[in-house]
Amino acid sequence: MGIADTFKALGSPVRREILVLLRGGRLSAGEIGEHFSMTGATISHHLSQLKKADLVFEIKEKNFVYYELNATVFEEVMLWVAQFREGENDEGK
Amino acid sequence: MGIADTFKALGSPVRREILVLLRGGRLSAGEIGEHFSMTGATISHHLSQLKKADLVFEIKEKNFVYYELNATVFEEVMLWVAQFREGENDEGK
DNA sequence: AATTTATTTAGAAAAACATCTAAATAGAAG
DNA sequence: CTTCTATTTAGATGTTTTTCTAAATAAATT
Repeated sequence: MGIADTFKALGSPVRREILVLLRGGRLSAGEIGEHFSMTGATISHHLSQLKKADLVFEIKEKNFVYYELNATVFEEVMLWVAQFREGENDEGK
Repeated sequence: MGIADTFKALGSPVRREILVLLRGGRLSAGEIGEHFSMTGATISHHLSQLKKADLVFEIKEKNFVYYELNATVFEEVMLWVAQFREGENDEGK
């Protein structure tokens, strides 16, 4: 949790690509892994960081674990970034 | 350059704090360093990563080097993040 | 020209991270 | 209740990152 974990999670190209995959809807850990040439263990590790950052949540179903985007945290990131846009100042923070 | 460098740069709490400091206007490397308990060499290294990511630019003046926010790249980050917001889909990308 | 002030570069050490293999867990199916 | 499938956890290893100290550069001042 916290913007620090969020930005740390977003710092990895692999994790950003996982998020892009999830734009198309929920995927199981295995399905996500198919898109990368890494072991399932490594993917699992990346997923746990995305989860810790609240960028995704998981739903356990049968013996699968499905991952889904958590849209709400992206709003937080947007707000953080917005403070640096041209014409922004202290007001409204 | 590129979104990868940008997110990598934003992944560090120190570098994010530097950006926040620069919201108040340009600062020299030394002035930035005063806000942290790190050597000037370390700060210089962080500044060079922010520069590489185009999040800041530098202006050399006298024997000082001033750093300033580069607002344009934050727009790029906003766009990247926006694709994950609720109600976003492929259209418009 | 020598010295001081501001910053960067180089190189080294320590900490954090990514990735792997192997073992553990958990549920499904035989 | 054993075996198979999906995923995670643990521990090891290599790579990247952070940070430091010391040396280098560069402009300003004496």
